[in-house]
Amino acid sequence: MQRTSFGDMACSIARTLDVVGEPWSPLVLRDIWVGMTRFDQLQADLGISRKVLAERLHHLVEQGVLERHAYDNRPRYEYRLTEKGTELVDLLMVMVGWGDKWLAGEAGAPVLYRHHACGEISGVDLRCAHCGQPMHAGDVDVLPGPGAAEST
Amino acid sequence: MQRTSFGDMACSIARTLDVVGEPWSPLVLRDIWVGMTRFDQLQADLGISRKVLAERLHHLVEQGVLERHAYDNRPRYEYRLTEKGTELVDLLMVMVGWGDKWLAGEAGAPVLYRHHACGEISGVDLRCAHCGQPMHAGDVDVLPGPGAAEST
DNA sequence: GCATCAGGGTTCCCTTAAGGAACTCCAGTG
DNA sequence: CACTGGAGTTCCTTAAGGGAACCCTGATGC
Repeated sequence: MQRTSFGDMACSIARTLDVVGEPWSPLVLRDIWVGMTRFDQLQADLGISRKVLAERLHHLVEQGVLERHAYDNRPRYEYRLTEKGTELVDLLMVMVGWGDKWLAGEAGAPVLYRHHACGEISGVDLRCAHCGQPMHAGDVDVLPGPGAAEST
Repeated sequence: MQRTSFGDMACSIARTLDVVGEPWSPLVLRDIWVGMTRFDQLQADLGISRKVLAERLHHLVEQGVLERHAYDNRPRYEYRLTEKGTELVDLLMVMVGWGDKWLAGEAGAPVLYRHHACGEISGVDLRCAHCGQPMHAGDVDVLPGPGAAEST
């Protein structure tokens, strides 16, 4: 299928997709986040092909999103989120928010999140890191940054 | 390649991936968001195959994320974000934040965002929709919700 | 001391999706 | 009346996902 690599584009979205944009990768992260850290667990829970799972785990480890740890004298390993990977979970939480709102239908959200700070069932909201006001699609101007294109 | 459909899983991440998880889809949304709304523009900017672009646009329109509008008497069309699609841009902004932090390297962010409310160059930050405090991977408990699995 | 087991992967073949170039269709315009 | 430009289709090739079977390794059972 000779898929185009997005990593070379001068775009943080494309680069992020290069790390976790492949099919299954976000779901693998989700499972590891909620404590399903082992190969067979992941395979059984997701129903992913073992071949593809092995590829994804390799790639995610290579990208520094996961770490592979032995947990036994036998050759047994579990996968853990690195700091880089943990911050990717933000992305998952936003996906959950959107999916809950637009795709969950009658049945409602499959999963709920209780926020430690306030103890309430809640979801994420995007705020400006500078002023704390809401920050969504229409609230920003897009400007070229220091790492902007010039690609030939 | 008979890809597994994620849409049936009781997981908002999987369902969201079913809508915008295919290769190129987030980049198509990004381009449309910043004003590249026409087929040939998208094709030229992304370097995507026309065939795949046509497929993606169709799918995104079908999912209610984009709308196809005639902009001429001739058969000319442009694509626009619906409300559903506009809210997906939140996801893109979070991807940008992560990519800027972890993947941009020396050169720095390719693109900057100026927040209308405060006029500053800034990025998004995830907050609890209820109490307004930061809400990240470690700040929540995950609980089964009303639409939880029971799949068979 | 040999067979079994379980976790964690490979290997193999098949099918299908992505790439890419060429082709089509359609309404103006020169 | 040919040409142009936008917006797709068609067709072929190649590589990636699915899936089942196989392998390796260090316990554990008998």
